Amino acid sequence: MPASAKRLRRSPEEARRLILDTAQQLIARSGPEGLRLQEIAAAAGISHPLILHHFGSREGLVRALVQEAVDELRDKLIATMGSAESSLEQEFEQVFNAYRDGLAQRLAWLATIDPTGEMIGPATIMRDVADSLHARRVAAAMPGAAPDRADTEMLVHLIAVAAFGDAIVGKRLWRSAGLPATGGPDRRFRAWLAGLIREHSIRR
Amino acid sequence: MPASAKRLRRSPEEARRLILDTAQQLIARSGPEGLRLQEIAAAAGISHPLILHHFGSREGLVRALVQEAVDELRDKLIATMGSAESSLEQEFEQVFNAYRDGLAQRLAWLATIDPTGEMIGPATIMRDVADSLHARRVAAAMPGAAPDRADTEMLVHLIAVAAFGDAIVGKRLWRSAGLPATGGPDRRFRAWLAGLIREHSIRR
DNA sequence: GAGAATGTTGACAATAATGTCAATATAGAT
DNA sequence: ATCTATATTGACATTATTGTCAACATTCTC
Repeated sequence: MPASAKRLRRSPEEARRLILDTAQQLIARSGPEGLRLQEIAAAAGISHPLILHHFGSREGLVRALVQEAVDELRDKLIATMGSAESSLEQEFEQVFNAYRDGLAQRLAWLATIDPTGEMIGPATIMRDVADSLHARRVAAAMPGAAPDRADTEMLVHLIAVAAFGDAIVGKRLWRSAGLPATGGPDRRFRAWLAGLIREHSIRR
Repeated sequence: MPASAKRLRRSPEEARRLILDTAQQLIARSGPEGLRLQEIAAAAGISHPLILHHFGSREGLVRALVQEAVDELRDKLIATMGSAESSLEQEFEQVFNAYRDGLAQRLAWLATIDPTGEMIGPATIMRDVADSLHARRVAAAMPGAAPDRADTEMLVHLIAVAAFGDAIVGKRLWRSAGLPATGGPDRRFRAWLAGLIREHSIRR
């Protein structure tokens, strides 16, 4: 009967990673209602007290998930918007892709369980991103026609909120517009937005 | 002891309204984790079986809430984007304001509990909105320089996703940029975006 | 190989959540 | 005023979920 009688003993880091990964998949798939210790344990092939052992409580697990989502978002935004060599279209693809695989779902979940935003620490995500992007814009601008900092901040904000909103409700909206949810409109939208911003950058 | 011995007997419509309103407030305040029949009942001053009586099950209540959020979004978008007489800035304020008072929270919650979007029926929200906006743009355009339909669709999509994303993560992002969450940047952002779109409309 | 440290689990406790049901109360009709 | 329909509720059943704990197993050290 004991087909796998051997019980697996992981390092604490491995165990935490396994639990977090499994929980993230569940959140992305079935939403916060699917975040039960038993379900996570079943999906991860472990027993549910193990989660309590590594995270103390369900609350502790949630905190870890939130922290991870925030860190992931910051890293991806900085990595894409900060890299100096790439076209606007390429960057857009990267930013929008960053929300794939459930990150946007997890952020939406974060937003619902923490409407006031008090769970996330005093991160400086957008300032870091705006810093690096602004440096690029100044370097690329014609001499004497440097874009002002506020404009860059607005730009960063637009890209961030548009990409986020698109990741969550985009497919639904395309469908409700009578268009296919993927393949056509979503890609054309990114190209269109890139064009819009390029026009703006050239103009000023 | 029976201070209010009289028990209140509402019409089914009133009862459903009371329950839905209370549930919406709870969702906006404490997220989907706060959506328990007992809590709703306590907040509404009724007993929890009454909710089951009017909605059949918790699932039925959730469905009603989702439907209501979708309808509300459609109505508000059409009401604002469709009205012919108003400046772009005014419209923006209205669209962004439409997400206030918890509608965005409820939509985010919807997105998390229903990632695939199968709970909402085959609504044609965005097509209706794009229709009315496109008619306005054509009417306002110079003769011979009519904007094409695809451009209007992209525009509608941008406004919808940006306003949605801004409603959910906007405050957080401004804070993480080292700026005050309300009052300054958020209003300036809407004005900036209106300007961006105006440039675009004039250009083509 | 013996032993320590600790990752891991099954069984159990306590609580809470949804759902059922018979009984009660209230508004409207006759 | 009586009757009817049904909105409403208290008590209960059922199930599920978080959390506790002692016992077990595995890896590492000596």
